[in-house]
Amino acid sequence: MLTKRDAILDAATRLFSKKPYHLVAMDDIAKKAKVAKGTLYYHFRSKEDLYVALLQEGIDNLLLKLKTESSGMNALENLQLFITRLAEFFIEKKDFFEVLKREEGNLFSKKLKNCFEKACSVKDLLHTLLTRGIAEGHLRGNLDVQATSQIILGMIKSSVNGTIEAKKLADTIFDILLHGVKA
Amino acid sequence: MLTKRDAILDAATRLFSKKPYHLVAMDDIAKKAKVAKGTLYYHFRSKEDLYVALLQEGIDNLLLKLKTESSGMNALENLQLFITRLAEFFIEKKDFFEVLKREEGNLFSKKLKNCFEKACSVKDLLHTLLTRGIAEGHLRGNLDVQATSQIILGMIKSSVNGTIEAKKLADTIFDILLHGVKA
DNA sequence: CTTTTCGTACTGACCGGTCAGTATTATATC
DNA sequence: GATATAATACTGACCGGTCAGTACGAAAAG
Repeated sequence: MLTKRDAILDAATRLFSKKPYHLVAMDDIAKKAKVAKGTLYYHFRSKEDLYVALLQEGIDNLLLKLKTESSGMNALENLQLFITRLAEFFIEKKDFFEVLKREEGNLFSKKLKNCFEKACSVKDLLHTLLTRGIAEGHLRGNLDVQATSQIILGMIKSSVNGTIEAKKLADTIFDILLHGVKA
Repeated sequence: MLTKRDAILDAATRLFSKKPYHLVAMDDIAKKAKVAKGTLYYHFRSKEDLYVALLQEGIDNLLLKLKTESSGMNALENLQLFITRLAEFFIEKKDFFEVLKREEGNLFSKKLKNCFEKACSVKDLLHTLLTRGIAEGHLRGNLDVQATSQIILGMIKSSVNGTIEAKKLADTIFDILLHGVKA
């Protein structure tokens, strides 16, 4: 059985994935989590704190998943693994990803900004991966690593928008990255 | 000189580009537009109406820009033009794009959803473009057009996130699309 | 005189946050 | 093992601030 705290975060995630921050009332969260409103404030100092905790823990989970061993692979294989894992994560935790994606453009508070610096390390991971790929000679030397990592993340993020399954998207992304679109 | 109505929409755009919907008060908009609060309600039925009008007109502008003549070009050149124009639009109307991007994940009302179906025609344009490219033999026949157009839009959207200039991003995007990342 | 704009005051729903009290579980005392 | 004490977890009615929207008279604008 879930602890109350986890039940709260879970309910909140589902609600925040459907509506933006200010349209989700603490009463709604309490109701969905089958918990009294006061309990929310027992576990979290404020609505914002709850929200940040939710993002924080989700991001931590993601980083954990992305960092697990990938030894004995060249940069290309690593890149494919990275993309696939990200896609997997987004299927598994679709609601969380929805929240993450929505939040990214907002960041209207200090606490949230701090929290998101961590998320940027996803980008850093990719950055490192690409740099290594160039050094190893598997990737073109004239790639702008900064721009490219940003673009690849953009490609992956697009996966949640549409109606296409994430697996197919991961494959297509990798395919385009490898061969381009030209005939 | 701007009409009052335009001044209002302009002020609102700038405010909504910095903060999400519910953190922008009608009083703020009135103040920034140097207009009495009542004037807002003279031109727009409600806050939501104002917001929708703002998005509506912005999207109309964008579509107008994307649709202008591109005759005598093959699909690849057209694709490049498409990407460049989108990037240009986002530099020119950065504030509006910020609002657009933030809104995309939200859509918490009927009116907004209607408004956004129009925005989807940006995707349709790209879809058509790719299909034609394949027919003409400039693009690989085994591309999943649906997935690919979604991915390309994702690439372009990534341009606003980061610190990189949009022009460089547009170039990098087109480059990756043409040649892939492999050495 | 009709339309548009202004300024200011006002209303009321809604929602984040509080708090006094209750339930539950753990720990000590006889 | 029964009883008292403490610590923690939880409850929900209530309060106070905020803000969309209204009211209205005056006054520019055309």
